[in-house]
Amino acid sequence: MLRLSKLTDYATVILSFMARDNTHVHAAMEIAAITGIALPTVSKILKVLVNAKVLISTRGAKGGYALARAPEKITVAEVISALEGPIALTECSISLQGCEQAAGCEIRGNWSLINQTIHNALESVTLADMIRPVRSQAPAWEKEILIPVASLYR
Amino acid sequence: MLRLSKLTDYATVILSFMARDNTHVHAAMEIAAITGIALPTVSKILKVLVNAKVLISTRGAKGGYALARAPEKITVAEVISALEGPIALTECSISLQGCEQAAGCEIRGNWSLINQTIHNALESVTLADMIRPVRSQAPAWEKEILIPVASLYR
DNA sequence: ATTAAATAGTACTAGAATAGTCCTCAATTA
DNA sequence: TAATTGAGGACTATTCTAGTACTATTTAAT
Ligand code: FES
Ligand code: FES
Repeated sequence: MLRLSKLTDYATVILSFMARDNTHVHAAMEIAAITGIALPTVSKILKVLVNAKVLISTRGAKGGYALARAPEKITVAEVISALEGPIALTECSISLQGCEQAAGCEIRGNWSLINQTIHNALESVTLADMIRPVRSQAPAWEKEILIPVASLYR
Repeated sequence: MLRLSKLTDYATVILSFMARDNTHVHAAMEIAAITGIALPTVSKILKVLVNAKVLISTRGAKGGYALARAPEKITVAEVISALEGPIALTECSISLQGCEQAAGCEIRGNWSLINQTIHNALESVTLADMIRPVRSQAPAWEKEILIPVASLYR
């Protein structure tokens, strides 16, 4: 299904809330209450995001979490790879170990191109974009999207 | 990790072999032998691909599998969704059931844009592209990729 | 100093999804 | 009719994910 994990989905919900109210730190409990996600789960996600340098934490009473950078500087790609590891469609994109085909595999390079493309797409969207309301009926949507990988071949 | 399942990876390996030798039908056993994937697994994948109308099968002695269309007409997106179901990063892209946030969720629409972008990327690559050798040092690669989603906002 | 509030880190459990195998039935060819 | 090959489904084992719990550490307020 090529899907993100639930935790990643939660993370974007949490982060967009934080991006909207970026004036003070938020305690894990507060975030849990507002988003409706269970506290231990919220807590887990926040810790991961701190490690990934997406958030900054302050310990102790009155402590909490805040965005490490402006929402414009935090990309969706970062968030995803924080929670799920590197963005790599196939095993071989990460390491060639474990791929029996590796030796004579012609298609590996092509996967990595596709991978790049998706990565670029995800990197071009920031938290600031995510909290913006979607334009209804994006005009000429179909035409705005350049067919990306194929152009390298044709 | 935003990764494809192993079975999908196998499927592309199998299909690219079949695309390279598209002159006659291939029995499951033959494919297993050549690709090195275990027969029952190959068999399972082939059946799924037949159901998805990517392959056509012939039963009986001298039977086997063949591409349903020319390699140029089979997209990577098709193959992926055959094996993993619809391409949808988040649950909400498929059904809104099961998403607690649905009511006041601002970010849903944005995910679906991102999703579209990825889908388009995958649809633009065909089997024929996959079996072509990668151009070494794709020229001006960085510039060829249009920043896709963000352009809708900015 | 003491206490309370908050995160850090890690370990664990239960459940779900994936990968892989096997068996029986149907169709085609020789 | 016998041999070959796919169709379809059931089943198992393993891995991954989601969620929870517990202890230690840090800071602020009293
Ligand atoms: S290198 Fe892994 S499938 Fe080709
Ligand atoms: S609708 Fe599901 S996260 Fe917004």
